[in-house]
Formats: sequence, structure tokens, C-alpha cells
Amino acid sequence: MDAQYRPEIIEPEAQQHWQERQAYRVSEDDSKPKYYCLSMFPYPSGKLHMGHVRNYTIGDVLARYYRMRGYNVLQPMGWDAFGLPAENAALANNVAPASWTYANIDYMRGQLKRLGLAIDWSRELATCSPDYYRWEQWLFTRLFEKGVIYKKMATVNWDPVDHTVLANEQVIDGRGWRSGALVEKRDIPMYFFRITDYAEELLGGLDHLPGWPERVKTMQRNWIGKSYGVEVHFPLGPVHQAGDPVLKVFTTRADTLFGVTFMAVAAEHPLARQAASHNAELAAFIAECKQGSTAEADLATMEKKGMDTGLKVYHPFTNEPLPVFVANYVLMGYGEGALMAVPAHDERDFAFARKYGLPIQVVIRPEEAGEGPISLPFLEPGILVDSGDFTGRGSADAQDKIALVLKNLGLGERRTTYRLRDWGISRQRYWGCPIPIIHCPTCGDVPVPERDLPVLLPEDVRLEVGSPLKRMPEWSRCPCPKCGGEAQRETDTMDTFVESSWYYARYACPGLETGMLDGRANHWLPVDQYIGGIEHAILHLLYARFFHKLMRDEGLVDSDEPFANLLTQGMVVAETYYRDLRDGKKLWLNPADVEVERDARGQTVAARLLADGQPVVIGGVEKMSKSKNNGVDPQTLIDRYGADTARLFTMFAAPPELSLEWSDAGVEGAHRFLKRLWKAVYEHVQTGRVSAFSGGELSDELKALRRQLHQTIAKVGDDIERRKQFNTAIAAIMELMNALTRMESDEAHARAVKQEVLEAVVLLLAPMVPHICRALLKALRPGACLVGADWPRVDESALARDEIELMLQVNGRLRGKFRVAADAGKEAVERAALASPELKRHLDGKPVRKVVVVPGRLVNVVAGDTA
RNA sequence: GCGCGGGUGGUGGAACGGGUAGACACACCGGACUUAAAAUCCGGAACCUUCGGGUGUACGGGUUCGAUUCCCGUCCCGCGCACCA
Repeated sequence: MDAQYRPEIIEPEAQQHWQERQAYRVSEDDSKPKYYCLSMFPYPSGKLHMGHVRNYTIGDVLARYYRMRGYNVLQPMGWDAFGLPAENAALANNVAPASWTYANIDYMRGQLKRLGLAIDWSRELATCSPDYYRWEQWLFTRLFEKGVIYKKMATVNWDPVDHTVLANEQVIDGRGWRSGALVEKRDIPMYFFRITDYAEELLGGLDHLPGWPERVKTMQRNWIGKSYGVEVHFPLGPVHQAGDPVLKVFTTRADTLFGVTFMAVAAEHPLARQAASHNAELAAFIAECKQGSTAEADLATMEKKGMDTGLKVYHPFTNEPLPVFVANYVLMGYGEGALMAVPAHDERDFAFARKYGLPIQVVIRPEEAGEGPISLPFLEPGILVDSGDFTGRGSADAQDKIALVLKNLGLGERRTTYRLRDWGISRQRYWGCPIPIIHCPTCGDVPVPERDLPVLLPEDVRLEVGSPLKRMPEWSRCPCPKCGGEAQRETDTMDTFVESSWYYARYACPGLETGMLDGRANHWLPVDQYIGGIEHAILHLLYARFFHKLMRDEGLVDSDEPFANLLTQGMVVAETYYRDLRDGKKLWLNPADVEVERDARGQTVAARLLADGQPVVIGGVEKMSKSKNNGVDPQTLIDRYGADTARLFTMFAAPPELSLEWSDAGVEGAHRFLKRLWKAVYEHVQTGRVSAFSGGELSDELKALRRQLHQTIAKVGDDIERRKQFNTAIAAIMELMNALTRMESDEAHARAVKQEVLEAVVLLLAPMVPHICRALLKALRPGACLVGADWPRVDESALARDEIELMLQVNGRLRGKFRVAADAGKEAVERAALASPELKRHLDGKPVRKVVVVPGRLVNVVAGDTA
């Protein structure tokens, strides 16, 4: 064994060994329990970033841990390879998106291998490969025929200069990112998945996912947004008969119906169009509403504007005429595209009524308020006032009664709605999976027959603004599969979320050429542990759950949910540094090029650029990003310290769910620990071979060390398996190593215990830092191999104690400590506490009123005059 | 704007079901070794203090024998918002 820790030698050696032995290749094996450990696959952006290192290390720790626990572990890897960045790179560098993507995949695969992940590479997939996307097209055609996919108009961001559709990301402050033109809303036909048909199941299913974080389930519940309410019809004429036209709205607050003072409709609403046809001012306002992006955050924060259409609708109960406004915050295709406004009891309506001088009618009062004034808007439920026959009823009761009366009048009924909208998957982009539809002038939209799949995406293209597919008639022109007449292929591609909605299942079926999935999918699914960023809490995770149910209903899988347990990791952040430039912009400097200065207490006081020694401004900690130039390249880290240091640092610096702050010094610390570990093993084996302790009478010191060892084994297992908190597991191992260092005896028993501790430490750390542990295990136990090694066992007898220390509190404040026998009863503990010398001092002559004994923890003596 | 999280020493964080606040590590300070430096090893430390103790987990309140932990309110930061992935 080398006296020095040399990661640059032992890491490639270990990786080569694992590769040659195909140590992590797995197949279905019913003799062992299966464990499918999956990390969200990367987008091949060019090179690995620290977020990837964190994500894949967490996955690898779990995969390796469960392997040591005797599970048949599947850990696959692949590439989410379609998407916008490839098109951007193509435009910027004049390369085809395909070759850019494949080159990135090759480079990043090498980086992943250098991390030493226990991955079964024989299952690797890339979503841009026809072998993959053909099955997505196949499923699309089946779902289209089933009616799960349908076509309708939808609103997109339109760049009027570049004549292209823009992604929300490409709209900056309401302008196109390249042209700078004010973005407009435009309606185009798109294909939609009927995810709303599954809303109820997607909602209910969350109750059967105990392995998901509560906050992710809450976010999904709110996103689906089930609400119970009433559809109310407002007649368009003062005299209404069944079948006459009405304005339909949905409300969750039917109890406020008598407080309606106006109506608001979307700019695209038929009533608005109708009114605008003979009102130029209104037409201009509607045109103005068409400006701006479609992103909900933009719509919600923009100034609320409206204009009276001059039209009136009539209150279903009072027949009172109500003005109809066009408002820019009401969205078509969102509910009915119209709402009833109750300014007294809704925040947005209140602001709007104030702005346009519309009446505010209070119809709900708090139960306890009496006659006094209330502050508006009053949003809580309460008691109805000024509400005709319903006055005096409570809100909930009134909602029921109002719905009933509306139903009898034929002017509405109870309805359950969802906030969730159908999933539009058409993208007017090139680098994506072609939508397998042929448009025939006679037959309409015809799905591409199975024998003609896949619809291949041409890869050898030149990119300009807009999709090249739309300029390739030789590609889009084709015969209609039904009538044989001349037809056109759909040139839109699918949302890349479609590919990432089923890759986890395809990993189970590598090489399958005759279908999307086979029986192997049911062997491995559901995924036992899914790991990825919290930013995917809603969209990706909801789409994947939905897709799983679609595949289930097609008979492709037999489970209901794809991911049994979910771990959402936090972001990787780093300090930012900049200098102000003359033009008012900032020059962002990479942390690797900056040196910080600290005062005598260790507080940062200044920072300087290494290159010129001149000061720079410290900009605060932010998510690693290109724009702030605060990304730290994991490759540099791995080259300098090795993969194990990179892995140990990312696992130790923060618990997985919190954000992780990059720290050069923290990396050094992790590296130092590995060097100390290496040295401890080296010095131990230098003094000759010894077997691990297996029994005999030990000194108190050695007993205590063994107790700590077995406590640590129990804690590390619990931290990894139940708590998924690796930082505390590593801290416990560090404490154990510190205790071992303090133990200096070298008599036979001591050396045997030392051997036991070191063997166990190496195995406990193996999931986190596998390369060094492989080398150290071989040194400690020649001939032993980490692949196939078992997780250490807890020796219960080593945990026993004779005496324990308890805390003594007086009135909730810590005043002393005392020792009692480990098996002392409550009364004995109380007696010991009352006899302790600290108590008398702190009682200060006051009588003891109460004694609280918390077994194994503390005794709290409550003293003082009875008040 | 709406939804969801978070806020603890100089720093990252620990405290697992309401029971010792600050484990472990980084940074800092001191010491040993060295001609010197680096590396390594050992030690110190939340803050204030009249050395009795007092104060401390963003801020203000509440529940409790006891609150970082539970409840209410406020402020700040982060994530998501349906075409970034």
C-alpha cells in the first residue's frame, strides 16, 4: 500500500476494474429484492455542472448503499437530448443541432464515468435517437385515435419582426430576445393531451405517495386546483326564456351573487368581439390587450386595465342590468373566459372597481362584527346581508341554496372545476420529435400508420430563424395514408416534456425493437427512488405521473404511479463578484479568479482579482449561472482532487434538500479528511495484520470506542436509508475517526478493535467515496473486494451502558448535570435530581411546585410561589 | 400577483416525535515541528459580564414546566407559474 493518498492513480484503476467486470450491469433477478434508483437525466448542454455532480452523487450513494444491503440495484443514465439550446447553439456557431448534441453527449458521458458512478451503461438512451422517439410517435398515434389527444386553438407569443413563435424564456420585458420587437399574442392550432380527464386521479394519487415530500404534493394539489363552485348564467336580455343566449361564468363564491356589480370578459370573448365590431375605441383596446407575453407571471403582475363594452347582462335573481367590461386580466380558454365581479369580496375586483368608479356592494359580513364597519374587501365567509331571500344565511349554506334555486331557474348549477389545463404539446421548432400527423385536404388529420414510423427528423440541416422543417417541402410533402392524395406532414414537433415523461420506463427495456415497453418494465417499475431538482416539482413530475397512467391504460405497465419515493435536491449556489463598467453594466468575475481577505475573526472584508490584485465588489450568493459567471467547473475540481473529494464535499456541505454553497475551503477540508483516513489505515496496516475484534473482555476505553462504532453504524444506515441526510452520516463517521485517533494503545485487543473500526468506516464510507474505500478495503483485508461487500452489522451487545447522564433544569433553565444508572426508574431519577447540589443553590429557598421527569433526557424542577 | 419552501455563531450546517442550542467541518486565533514557509499535529472560541450570572435560533406576539421545533402576524430570501430544461 502506498504511503500517500493518490486519487489520480486509485480512481482510474477502480473505474477500469468496474468497467471490465461490468460490475453494475444488472438484469431481472427474482432471487433478490429490486431497487430502481433513478436520477433525472441531464440535458446535454456541453459539460457537467455542479448540480449534476450533486444529483448523481446522491443517486449513486443510494444505489451503492442498497447494493451493499443485498438489493438488485438498477441505476441507468441517458440524455434529455431535444430542446431549444441546441437550436441556439446552432444559430450561434453554425453547427447542426444534431452534431452539437451528439458531441456534447460524448464529452459528458466521459465526465460522468470519471465520477465513478455505479451505472449500468448498457441501458443508455438519448431521446433524440429514432429508436427512442419512434415509440413516442407510436403512442401518440394510438392516443390520437383514442381521443386522448385532440387539436384546438391556443395562444402563443409571436414575434412580429422575426415571424416566429417565441418561448416564454425568449420574451424579455415583453420583447423578442433577438428582434427586440414588442411581442404579440397569436392563436394557432395545437395538439393537446387531455390531462384534465385524469385530474381527479392525479389528485387522489397524491394521497398514496407517502414517499414524496409533503411540499411537492401540496404544490401539485394546488396546481391541479380542484374547486367546488357554481356555474352561473347571466341572461343577455331582460326577458329570459330557456335557450336564450347567456353569459356563463364560474364562481367558487356563489354566496356573493348579490354583490355582483359588473362583469368582466377576456379580449377574445365573443361578446367583446361583437361589441368591438361597431366601437373603434373598444377594438383598439382589444388590440392592445393582444400585446405582451402569455406567461402567467407577466399577466398577473401587469396593470389591470379594462373598458366598458356598453353591453348589459341581467342578474339571474334581481334582473338588474350589469355592465360588461373587457379586462386584460381575464383569460380566454381559462374557465369560461368571463367572470362575475364582486368588488366587496374579491381583491382584484375591488382594485378594478376603485380604478373605474364602479359600485361596491357589501353582501357578506363577519358573524361577530355586529353593525360596525368592516374593512374591504372582506374575503372570509360570513353571514349574508342585502341578499334577498338568502339574507341571514351562512356562506356555505347560502351557496347550496343559491345553486339549487339557479338550477330550478335553468340559470346555472353546481360544478367542480380544476385549475389544471389540458397539456398543449405542439412546438413550432425543429429540434424535437416530429408530430406523426399528416394533413390531408380530404381526410383531415391522419395519424401516420405504424408501418411508416418513425417519422424521421432530418439531422443535416442549416438553422436560421424559425424551423427548417417548415422550409423543406421535400420532407413535408407526402401521400395521404388514407386516400393516397397529396398531403402535408405536420411540421411542429413535440414539447420535450413528452420525452422526459416516459424515459424511466424505457430504461427497463434496453434494445427492444418491437415495442415501446415489454414485461421487463413491470419488473423494475415503479422507480424506488427518484432524485432531481425541486424546480421540477410540478410540471415534469406531473406530466410523468400522467404519462404513466396513459401507458397503464394502454396495457404497457401495470402500476399506477411511476415514482414511489422522491428526493428533491436544492440548488448549487456560489458567491458572485463583479466590477462596475463605464457603461453602467457589470463585469462578472469567476470565483476561481478571485481571492478573499478576512479580518482576525474570519469575517470576509474584501476581495481582489488574482490577475491584477485590484479590489472587486462582492455581489452575494446566487445560483450558479452563466449570466453571473459564478459557475465552478466540476472538471477542474475532479482533475485537482479526484472524484471522491468532489463527491464527499457535495454530500457533506449541506443536506440534499437545501441549497449547497460552493466553497473552495470546504473542498480542501473534504480532501484533508480523505488524506487522514488514508494515513490512519496505512499506519495501522504497517504494524502488521490483525483480525477484527471478535470477543473478549475490554477496557472501559475500548468498550466506549466499540459502543461509538456500533452507534455510528446504526446512525449512518438510518441517515442514508430513512433520513436521506448524508451530511450528518459523514459527520458521525468523522467523529468516530477523531475518537479512534485519540485511542493510542497498541496492545492486542486495541489493535483488534482498531481493525474493526477501520473496516467498518471503510464500508460505511463506500457509498460516498467508493474509489478510496476500494483501495483501503484491499489494504485492510487482502483479497477483499468492494463489489459485493456487505453493509456492516450493528453488534447490539456493544451498545449497552451502565450509567447515563441527565440534565437538571430549574424552571426550564439548564442548571446542572447528574448521573444515574441506565435502568433507573422515574422515582430514582427524581430522587437523584432533588439530591443534586446545584438544585439547592438555584432553588434559592423557593418551594418545589412540580417535578417533570423526561426519561433518558432531563429533570425539570418547577419552583416558586404558587401563583 | 398567485402557489410552495427557507431564515440558527465569522461561514456551511447539527439539534430526528416539544426536552443539553451550535455536533461535524470551514475560516480565524494560539502553540508544536521547521533556518523559513507549506504541509502535518495539538489547543481555543456564540455574545455580554461586576465572573454570581445574563442574553441569544429574522422580527413581534401566543400556547407550554420547557419552543430553533407548534400557532398567529410582519419582514427578507429562494423555487415554480403551463413554450428553459
